[in-house]
Amino acid sequence: MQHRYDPATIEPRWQAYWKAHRSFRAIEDPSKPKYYVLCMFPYPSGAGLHVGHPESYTAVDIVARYRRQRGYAVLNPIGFDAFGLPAERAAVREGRHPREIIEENIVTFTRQLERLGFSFDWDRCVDTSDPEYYRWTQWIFRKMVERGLAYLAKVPVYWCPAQKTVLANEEVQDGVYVETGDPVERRTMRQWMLRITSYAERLLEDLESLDWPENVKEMQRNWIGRSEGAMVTFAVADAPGLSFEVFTTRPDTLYGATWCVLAPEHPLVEAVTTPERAAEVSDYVARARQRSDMERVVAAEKEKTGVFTGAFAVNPANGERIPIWVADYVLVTYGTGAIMAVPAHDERDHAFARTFGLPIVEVVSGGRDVQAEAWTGDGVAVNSPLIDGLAVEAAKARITAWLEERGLGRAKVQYKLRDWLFSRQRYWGEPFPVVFEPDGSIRLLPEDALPVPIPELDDFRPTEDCQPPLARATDWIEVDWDGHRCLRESNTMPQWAGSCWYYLRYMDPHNDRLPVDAAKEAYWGPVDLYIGGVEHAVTHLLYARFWHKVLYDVGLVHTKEPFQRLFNQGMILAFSYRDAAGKYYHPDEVEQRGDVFVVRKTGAPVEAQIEKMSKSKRNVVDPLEIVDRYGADALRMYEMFMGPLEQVKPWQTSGVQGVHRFLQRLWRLVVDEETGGLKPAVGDHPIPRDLGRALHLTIRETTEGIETIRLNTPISRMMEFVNLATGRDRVPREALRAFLAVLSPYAPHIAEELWERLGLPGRAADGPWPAWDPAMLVEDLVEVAVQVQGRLRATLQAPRDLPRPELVERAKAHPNVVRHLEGKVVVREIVVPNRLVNLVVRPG
RNA sequence: GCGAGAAUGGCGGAAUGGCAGACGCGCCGGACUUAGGAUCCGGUGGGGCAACCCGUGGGGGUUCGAAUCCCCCUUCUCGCACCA
Repeated sequence: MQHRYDPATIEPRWQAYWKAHRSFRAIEDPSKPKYYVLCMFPYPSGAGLHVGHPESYTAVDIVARYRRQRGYAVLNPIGFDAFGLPAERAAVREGRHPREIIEENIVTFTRQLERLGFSFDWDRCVDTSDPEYYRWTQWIFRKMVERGLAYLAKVPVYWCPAQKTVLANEEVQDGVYVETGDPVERRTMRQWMLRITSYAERLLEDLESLDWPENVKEMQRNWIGRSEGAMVTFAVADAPGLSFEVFTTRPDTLYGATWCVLAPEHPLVEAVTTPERAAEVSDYVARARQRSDMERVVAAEKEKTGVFTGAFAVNPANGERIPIWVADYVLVTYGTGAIMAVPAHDERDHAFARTFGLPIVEVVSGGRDVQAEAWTGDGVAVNSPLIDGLAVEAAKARITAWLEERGLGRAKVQYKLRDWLFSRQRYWGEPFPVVFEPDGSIRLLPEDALPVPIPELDDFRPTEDCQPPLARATDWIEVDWDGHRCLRESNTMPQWAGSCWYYLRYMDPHNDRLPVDAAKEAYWGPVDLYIGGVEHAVTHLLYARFWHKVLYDVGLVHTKEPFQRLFNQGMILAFSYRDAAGKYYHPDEVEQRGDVFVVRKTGAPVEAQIEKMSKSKRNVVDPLEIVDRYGADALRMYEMFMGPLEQVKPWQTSGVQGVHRFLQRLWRLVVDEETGGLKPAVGDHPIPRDLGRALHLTIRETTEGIETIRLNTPISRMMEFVNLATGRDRVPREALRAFLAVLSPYAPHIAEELWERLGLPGRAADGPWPAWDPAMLVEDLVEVAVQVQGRLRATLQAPRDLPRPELVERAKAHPNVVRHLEGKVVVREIVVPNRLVNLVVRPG
C-alpha cells in the first residue's frame, strides 16, 4: 500500500506549482469574455480561519475555475479588511502596535488560504490599512467633500462609553453595539456626515436592475423607507411668526387632527411652552433625554407618555385651535420631529388619545367605531368640508393642492434613511484629508498631500477627556499650512470606508495615479457575482452602492451598480456541549452514551445544541485540522456537500469522512496502490452505455449547478459515477478525462494529479469544460411505474418510447395488476411516457 | 405586532404535479486483518416480515395522481418594529 491517496503529498505539490507559475493571474484579454467573481474579503482576526470562511471562498473558487475552463478571463481576487476595532483593542491589551498585529494575522490568513487551494490572483491582494490603499480612500473622501456630500455637523449620535467612540445607526441594535454588546447612549457631537440621503431615490430605484436575493433588496427598501405625503405648516396660536411643519402620509385626515406633538428634542419646545407649564415640560424633556431610544420604545408599548405645553396650534384646514403636546413617541430624527395627531386613523395617536382623554374625530368612513379603534384602511372622507365624499387617494391630492395654493403645505417624499455618520474616535483607521484653520474653517488638503499618514503612537487609547487617540500625536496634529497654524482632524473614518471600494482596487491594484484606471474598470466592471454573508445586507452593501454611485457621477466607473449578482451563503453552525451549570466543553472532551452526551472524564451529563461557532462556546472547528486529516479537496467538497449554499447548516466532521472515501475510491479507480502505476483496467476503451449515462448526468448536473449556485447535488452525481465505475475491468480513459474536468473546480488537487498520471494533455484547470450529450442521457430500457387508482401496484421494464397502447397492455397484463383489476372496469388510462401508467377503475 | 422564509428517516439533505427518502453520515451484519480516527462488501423509513397497510409539522381542498398547487392552524428561523 505504498501508493495510497495521500492529499498531504499531492496537495502541496500542486499548490507550489500554481504559485510558481502564477496560474491564476487575471489577465485582461479583449478577445475573451470577462468574469469577475468576488467573495467578501475577511477581517484578519487573531483567531485565524474557521470552517465558516472556506464556505463562500470555495463556492467562489468553483465558479472561478469553471469560468476559466469555459474560456473566460476570470478575476478572482482576495484581500484584507485590515482597519478596525479588534486589532486596536488587541494592541492596547498586548502593548503592541495594531499594524504589527494585523501584519502577523495577514501572514497567518494567507498561509491558511493557500493551503486550501483557492485560485486567487495573489498579485492583486489588497490591504485596506496600507498607505498606498488608504491614500485612495482619502482621495474618494476628497471627492465627497468637493461635491458637497461630506460635511461636519452637530448631530445627536450613538456614543459607546465602553469603546469611547460614536457608532452609526446601523451598528446599534436594541440599545447596544452589535459587535461587542456594549450599551450605547445619545450625545450631541460635531461629526463628519456623508449625504447618503441625497442618493436615496437612486439607491432605491436601481435595486430593480439587480440580480439579488429578494430579501436583501427588501431589507434595503425598508431601510431607505420611502414614503409619500405632505408637509403641513401649523401656526402657533397667539404667537405671531411662530410656526412649525409636520410631515404626514395622510394629509386627507387633516380635519381629524385634534392636537399636535413635538418631540422632546424639538427646537420649538421651549419657545411655545407657557410659563405655568414650563416646569412640567422641562422635567419631562429632561427625563426623555436620559432614556435611550430602546427604553422609550419598551415603555411606550405599555403606555404612551407626554405633557401638554399650554400652547395651541391652528389647524390650517378649519382654523381650529388644537393643543400642542410634547411626547417621546415622536422621534426628532424622522421627518420634522413634529406631527399632527389624528387619533381616529392612527393607532399610536389613538392610544395617546385614550391615555389623555383627547377628542377623536372620524374623518374617513370605514364602517368601524373609531372611538373604540383607529381605522387606518380605505374609506370616504367625512367631516372634511373641502374633500367630503372623496376616496383616500383623491382626498390626499385635493387637500395637498389646496394647502399648496395657500402656502400652507406641499407634497413631500420622506425617507427613513439618514445621513451616514462617518467619524470614529479611533486610532486604527483612515485619517481625514482635512485641516482646520485657526478660525475653525475647514481646509481640504490637496491631492498631492495624500496619503495623510497615521501618526506613530504607543498609546492607542482615547485621552482621559475623551479626545480620540490621534489627539495624543501633538506633533502630528499641529501643522503649518500656507503660514497658518492649522490643526488636523483627530477623528478617523469607520471600518466600512475601506470596504466601500476594494472591489475596484482589485481591478488595478498598483495604480499610483488613480484608485482605478478607467480602461481596466471598463473591462472588469461590474462584479458579476458577489458572495458573502447576509449580515451585510444594509451596512456594507448599502454603503458600497452609495460610494459607487458617487464614483459614477465623478466619472471613475461606468456602471450604476457595483455588484450585478449577489448570493448570500448560510452560516455554518456547530454542535456545542454545555453542562447544567452552563459550562461549555470541547467536543473532544465529550462522548455519546446511548442517547445522551457525557463528559468523558467525569461522566457528567451535558446538553448538546447547535450554535454559532465561537471561542466561548468551545465549538470552533479549525479548517487546517480538517485539511491535515482529510486534505483540502475533502474539506472543499464537504463544505459544498453539506447542503444548499444559502442554507444555515451544522458542521459534522464525520461527514468529511464520506467525501474523503469518495476521493479514495476515485484514486483507486486510476492508480494501482501496490505499484503506483495506472490500474490495468484503465485504457482507451469505448464508454459503455450505463457509464456514459452516469457521466453525462454528472456533466449536466455540475454545469447547471454551478450556473445556478446549487453546488451540493453535483457531488452526489459524481459519487454515483465513481460508484458505478468502481470494480469494472474496463475503465475508459475518455470518461475519466471528462469526469476530471468537471471535478476540477471542486477538488482541484486530485483532479490535476490524476489528469497528469493519465497522461492527458495540458492541465485539468485549463479545461476544456465538457458538454453533455442529451442523447447519452436516455435509457433504452425504462422502468415504468404501474398504478391502479393512483396506488403503486407494479413496476415493469419496457423499451423506451413504447407506444401507448402496448404499454397499457403490458401494464394490464402484470399479474399483480390483474389481481387489482378483478371485478373492476377501467374507466381511464393515464400514461406518462417512459415513466408511469395509472389505471382509474370503478366497480364493474 | 408587521413582513419574508422554512418544517421530509436517528442526522445533513434529494425529489417543484408522476415510483418519497438520490447522495452521504450514523447504525446493523460480514470480509480483510488483527486494535485503525483505515479499507472493502451487504443491509438500513415504520408496521407486518408475506400479501399489504401507514408515512413528507397538523387539518381541509383541487387532481386520475400532491412533499410539490390552494385555504386554515401550529412551531421554528430571519428581518423590521412608535418612521407619523
